[in-house]
Amino acid sequence: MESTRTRTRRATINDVASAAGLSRGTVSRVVNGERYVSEDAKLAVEEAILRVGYVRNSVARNLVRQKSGAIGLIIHEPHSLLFEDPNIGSILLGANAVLSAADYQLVSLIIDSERDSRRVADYLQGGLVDGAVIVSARASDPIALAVKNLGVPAAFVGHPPGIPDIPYVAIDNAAAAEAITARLLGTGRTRVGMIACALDRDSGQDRLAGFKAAMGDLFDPGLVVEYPLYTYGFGLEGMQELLRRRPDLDGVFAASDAVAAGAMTALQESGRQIPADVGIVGFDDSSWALRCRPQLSTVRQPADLLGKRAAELVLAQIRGLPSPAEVLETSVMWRGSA
Amino acid sequence: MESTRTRTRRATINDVASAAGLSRGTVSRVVNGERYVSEDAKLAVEEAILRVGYVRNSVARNLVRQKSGAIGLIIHEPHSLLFEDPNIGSILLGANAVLSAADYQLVSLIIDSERDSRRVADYLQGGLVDGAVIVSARASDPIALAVKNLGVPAAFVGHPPGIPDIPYVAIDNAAAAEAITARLLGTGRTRVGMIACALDRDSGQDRLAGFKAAMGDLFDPGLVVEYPLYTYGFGLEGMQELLRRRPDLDGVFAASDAVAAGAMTALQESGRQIPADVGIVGFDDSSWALRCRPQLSTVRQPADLLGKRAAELVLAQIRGLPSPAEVLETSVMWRGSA
DNA sequence: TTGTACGCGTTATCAC
DNA sequence: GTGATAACGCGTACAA
Repeated sequence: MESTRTRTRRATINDVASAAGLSRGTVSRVVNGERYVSEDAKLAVEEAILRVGYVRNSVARNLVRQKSGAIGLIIHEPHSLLFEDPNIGSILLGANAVLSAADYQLVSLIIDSERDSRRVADYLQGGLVDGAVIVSARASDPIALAVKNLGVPAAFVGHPPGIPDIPYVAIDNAAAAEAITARLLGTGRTRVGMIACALDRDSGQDRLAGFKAAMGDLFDPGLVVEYPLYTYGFGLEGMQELLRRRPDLDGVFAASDAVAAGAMTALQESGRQIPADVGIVGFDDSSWALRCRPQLSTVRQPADLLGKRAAELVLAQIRGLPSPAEVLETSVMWRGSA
Repeated sequence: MESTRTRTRRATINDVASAAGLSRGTVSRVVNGERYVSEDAKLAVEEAILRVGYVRNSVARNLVRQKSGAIGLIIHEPHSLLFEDPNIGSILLGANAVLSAADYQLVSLIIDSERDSRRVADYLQGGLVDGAVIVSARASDPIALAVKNLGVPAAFVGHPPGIPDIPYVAIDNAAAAEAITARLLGTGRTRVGMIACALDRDSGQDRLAGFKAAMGDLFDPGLVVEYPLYTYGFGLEGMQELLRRRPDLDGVFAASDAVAAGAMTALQESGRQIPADVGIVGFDDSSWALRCRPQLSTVRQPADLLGKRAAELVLAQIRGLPSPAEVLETSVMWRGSA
């Protein structure tokens, strides 16, 4: 019955050592693949490891090494990010790719409540990760401030307004919005509106600003409708509202592809032809763009690069290298919708 | 210059103790909110904590407590899961909600390469998590086996074929597919095909099986096209192929809503009316379903519940309770597409 | 090349 | 109520 008493205890290095008739030090060396171990010792240890079923305790290892080999990725506002943002998947995979290559483990943490927020902050502070990338922090995000005050190496995807001196990687939403609006105007439209979304985020603000800049004298505040989220539903609703205000509208800039898709549905249900009657452009070049009929003219943003560069920024800080903020290039994808 | 020498060292409990003129034990007690601490001591400790800037080292804490308070969620095949599966977001949030309520930290781990696979396995084995939920393991998944052999409390979302005695939570894909196909047949269709996908997964296999069962004598193997992924693109392609094979087709079961959306595009481009000429049904009741014109009749599956129950299954194991496999109910959402 | 001993920062169990 | 002290499992100088 004694054997059952110890059935749950995990084997430690000590167990391996005595099973192999060697010392802990030697076992540790072969486990970590270090030099200065005789072939005999190595074989004996490996055999003993198998025999006692040893697996390394990373917690103890991390404690003594004073590092975890993990990088946290914080998903804030998970509802809009997970359900409406077409980029999050690419960001995750991009970050994972560079971290994996550097032998770091990416761990994604969701903040979906105040409780989550505290727990995640503890997680980051507790030494469980060596750094963090924060996705989609909005203005004066409490987690953003926490991370900054804590001194954990971190980088933001997107530029959180109001938090100075924080490394980030972003695109120039304003410039991109201005570029595609200008292109739309270039097709001869004069009465163009915008379906603006997420004005509490830098992306939303900047896209609107870019639109204004491109419109110049043509800008009419009455032709801008505002919604909280980048969704298909708000695109549909926004377009209907715009048509109500200005039936002879001949162009529209939707703040995202999903929004544009909703707007196209509204346009088509109202009997209008795209792009003959009204031209429409979006933002993201997500999978929505190719599904529309006609296909959507939009702004392409390098989502996977956002993740990659953010991860690189964190690694740079860990290594004591400079980690300057970075603005990635976007490009206009011109297709049939305008 | 001495002050700069120590600038990076974190404050420990010892630092707090000496700053407060008390012992480590007392400091530990107030940090953990235990009883048997005098009001004076509590105040002194709290002041000292602020003064020296102490934050708890969770790694050391986890080592002595022999648990981490974290549950891993493994995202396998991240490309199809993050880009094509409408359910992953709900699963994540569902799992996070129940774990958060139980004061556990959900950490999501992506496996996107052989290297990732090994690193994640180490992560799970190393004591960094107390349990794991695995999403979308396919047949004889190496990670699935690893988890099982390792003895970490775990639960699967979806039923991995070929791995016995593993707790899982799933839906009955076959029964649901049979139900909605039967409903489609009930509208008087006789020449109905299927766009089947992901036959290397249990979901793909079972949906096809359910379709067959419902069709009975009407089943024609020539009216089933097969594709690797549940995507819009394959839906488009599959529908075109089906129409080529059988121009007078009057019904189709698409293996997912995204597939159905693609198929509807193909149908409409071919000049056919939905549902007059051909009726179509999908699977998932994802956001696709309401975006289609007409709206899609489909199978609703409780994605958030999948995440919740899986998390509960893991917690049950940690607490030594039974964790029986569970099959969740689905329902048919009947709308305008058939 | 191998073994020894100490330290990583906490918590838990004792006496006091 | 409080303060020593022994774990927790591992890495690593240092000695041998």
